[in-house]
Amino acid sequence: MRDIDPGSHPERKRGSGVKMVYDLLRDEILDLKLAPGSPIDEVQLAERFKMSRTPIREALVRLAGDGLIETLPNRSTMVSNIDFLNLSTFFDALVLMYRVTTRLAAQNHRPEDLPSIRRFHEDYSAAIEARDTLAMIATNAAFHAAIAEAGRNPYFTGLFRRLLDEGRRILRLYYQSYDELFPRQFVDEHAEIIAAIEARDVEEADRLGKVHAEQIVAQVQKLFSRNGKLDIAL
Amino acid sequence: MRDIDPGSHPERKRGSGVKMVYDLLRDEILDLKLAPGSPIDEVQLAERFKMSRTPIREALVRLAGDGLIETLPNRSTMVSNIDFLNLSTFFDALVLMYRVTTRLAAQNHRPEDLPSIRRFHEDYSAAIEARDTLAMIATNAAFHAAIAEAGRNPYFTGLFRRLLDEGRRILRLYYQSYDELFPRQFVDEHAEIIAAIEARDVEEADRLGKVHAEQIVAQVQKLFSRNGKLDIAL
DNA sequence: TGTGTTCTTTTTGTCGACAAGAAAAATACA
DNA sequence: TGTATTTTTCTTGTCGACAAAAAGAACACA
Repeated sequence: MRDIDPGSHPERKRGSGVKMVYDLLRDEILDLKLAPGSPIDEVQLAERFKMSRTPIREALVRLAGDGLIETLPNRSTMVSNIDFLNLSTFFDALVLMYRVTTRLAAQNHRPEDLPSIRRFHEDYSAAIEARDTLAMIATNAAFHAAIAEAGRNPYFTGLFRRLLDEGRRILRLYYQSYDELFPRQFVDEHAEIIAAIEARDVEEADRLGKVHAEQIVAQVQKLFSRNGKLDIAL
Repeated sequence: MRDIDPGSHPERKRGSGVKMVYDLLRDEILDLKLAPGSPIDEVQLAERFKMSRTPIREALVRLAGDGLIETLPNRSTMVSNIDFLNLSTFFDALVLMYRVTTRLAAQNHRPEDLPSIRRFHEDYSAAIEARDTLAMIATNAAFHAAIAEAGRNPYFTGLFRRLLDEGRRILRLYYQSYDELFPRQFVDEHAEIIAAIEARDVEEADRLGKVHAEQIVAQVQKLFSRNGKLDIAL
């Protein structure tokens, strides 16, 4: 026989709390719902999620490991700033990882990888139709992350995910002022990339990845030059 | 006026505990003093370091973020295994990062970067003279990490450090059975690399980085084929 | 008014204790 | 003896409370 205690309301499984807090804060940071530099209060989060500070703290430690928040010892913890001064290093890494992951996907993908890649491709297309900026950014990142997974090199995938994350924040920043920036052209390029991967045309995949990446970088840099004030704004 | 409580013995500054545990465990894992797959007990560590489980736990979360340990929910946590089946993905990433970081160092280094690079170069040379295996592995990694720093791309540096860490474990494994493996030749190659960086010869640095990396990979792979049993041994 | 010092407040870091889960041990039963 | 079930044990995940740092407020004094 088993006694049931109706008094206590855990309401959630033991260990799911950390992941929930981590995922939610992560999304809020990447969607700029939490502005770079804004403070993070443990007690406040504990109240919000109705749990003690311990699991909150663990989620924060993990976010710090991802570089999404920064902790000053004994003092406040805050959302990491976007480093506008070193954007070129970010672009360098991004372009290389676009190339490498697309190339490896053409080389190493398995048939079962393609459906999920295609699905994100369609999601991205739908987001553009719907003019849903946040969805566009997120599905674009998911599309390329799926390609990277098909490449089956966890080291590259790890770095690439991190770069795509940072890219989400940067793109979100510019989309606030400019609309219709991701042209439909990107949808076609995505289709070309899928075709090259499926055909296992490694060199073509590499080339397309490079072109695609450089086009995105050029877009963002163009916006940069249009209103150079932005790097001071945040 | 201030009362002094002679009873409590903190014996260490507030917040230094986590870093100490993290650094120590990290070194023990990378030097294979903690074997891959061996269990990690929080309570045991708490006793060993004379602190509560909370800071121990934080250090473990960070190590898990680095991929050095793995945690099964509600169950044990253990030192990450070395993935011998996917060594080729590791080598792919390692070679590319050797190339990229050396190339960027030739491009972006500042005069003040060279002294520390040279120092690690000498340390490495001294470690070979002294036949100190652990020191050879560690200083070699430090040498290339310093070059990567001079390249000034934190994204590449981050991935490269992770790869060099993993490399420390793999090399340590082979050095247990084979001596005099890192030939003196590597010292000369390091010197060539330094020269190319200092001359800002980007293409040459790239080429040397690639050759150097592929030589190391070939060495390890040769050992692999000699005694193919090792991948089952651990 | 300006400056240096002491108190107060706020937030983090650490602790000991307890409860939930899962494996291991013990037990019941055929 | 072999298998299913209960009990025990052991480890982790979570909690509430307290202590240490650092910032800010209040105060003294020139």
